[in-house]
Amino acid sequence: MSEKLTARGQATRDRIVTAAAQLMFERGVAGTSTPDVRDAAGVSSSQIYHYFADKNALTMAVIEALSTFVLDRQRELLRDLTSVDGLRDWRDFIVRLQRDSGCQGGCPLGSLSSELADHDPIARKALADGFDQWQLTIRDGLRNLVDRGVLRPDTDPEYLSQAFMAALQGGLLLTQAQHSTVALEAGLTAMIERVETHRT
Amino acid sequence: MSEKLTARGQATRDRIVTAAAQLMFERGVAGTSTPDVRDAAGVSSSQIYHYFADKNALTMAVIEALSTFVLDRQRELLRDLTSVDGLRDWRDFIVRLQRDSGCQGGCPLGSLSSELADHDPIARKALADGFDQWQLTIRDGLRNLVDRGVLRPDTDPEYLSQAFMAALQGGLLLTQAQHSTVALEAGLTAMIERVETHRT
DNA sequence: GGAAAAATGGATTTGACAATCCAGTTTTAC
DNA sequence: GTAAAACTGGATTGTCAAATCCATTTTTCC
Repeated sequence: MSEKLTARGQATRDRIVTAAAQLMFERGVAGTSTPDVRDAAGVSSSQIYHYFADKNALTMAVIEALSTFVLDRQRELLRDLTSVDGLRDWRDFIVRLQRDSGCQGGCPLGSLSSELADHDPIARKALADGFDQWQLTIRDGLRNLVDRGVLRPDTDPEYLSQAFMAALQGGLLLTQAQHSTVALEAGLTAMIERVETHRT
Repeated sequence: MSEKLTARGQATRDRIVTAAAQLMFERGVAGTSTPDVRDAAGVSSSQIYHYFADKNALTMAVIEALSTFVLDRQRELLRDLTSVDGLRDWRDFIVRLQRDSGCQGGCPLGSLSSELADHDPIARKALADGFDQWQLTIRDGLRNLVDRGVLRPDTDPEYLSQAFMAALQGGLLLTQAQHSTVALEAGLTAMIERVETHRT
């Protein structure tokens, strides 16, 4: 973990994590073998075990990478939210992303969660942290709307953001299972309508 | 598939499916080996391959079994819905179920979906069918409320039931990841409040 | 009651996977 | 420039899983 890394070493490590993240997202952790990662990253077996203690450690690095990847793409849309229409833009962005990927994959964090949560406590914690950050981003977006007077002061951003997360994750899961964004759109739209009952 | 089954054969087959369903729900499909199933069901290796062509066929039987298991427990609560409070009872039932299981496991269909949807088209279809049935059950419950005059005629049960499914599945996923039913309760409660905007 | 079909037990084969080893090369830092 | 540390390549080992085989027992049904 704390050994020195040369520029080349860092690059190799990054290539491994990137390849592993891609594969684990597509096929799941169990469905991704270290030989798969080795080939995809263009490294040799020993490289993987030079940079990571075992497959578990690699998986944790992948969770880390996927968490920041997912959040970075949304923070801009949710920060500086100035109207309820901003929520609709965010919804449309997510729906488009799913359509563009052929309704496959679902949510990187969601997929790994249902695979790892029950039997890997450390991974579960890391994934829960990812979800927390996501929910806080939504909450702050809603708070923004309250501060700006778009929503009434009796609005509960904490509660509503939790509800948004549920609709979002479920929508993504169902998109993957049904090859259709109907449930995702319905879930997010209904939540937005729920928020609108607090409009000034 | 269509060979004759004696009473004993049927019982053995059932034992295999039940054991496999339990294990696959707990550890995922990839995390469940046929030796695991063999031991849990108390049969020999050849039995499994006597009743199922391969692990894939067994997995399909498990999906079937889990689908009916999940739906049977909810149909009573959603059929004969006479008030919005009935939806709250349904929500409380689901939340209690999750709490009783220590917030583990999530939804059997949801777990299998995120694992299988992307690389097993046949399993994906079977799981999508399970979700469809579930959604239709909710839709019919809402229709019931419209027919009884509890909800206004402009209510769209199809749309709202899709949204319910999203909140439900996401809530179950997050329960598993966060070891807390907060998001599940928030998602379902917000949806119920959304439905209440259609009250007469 | 006896032949055919169904069911069972367990050993066995084949392949893939996680992880290790060791020998060689490149980079760093003094 | 040279020694130590970092990095790389690929062969190798031990384990476990999916699936098959074959020999034996039990049930069915006429």
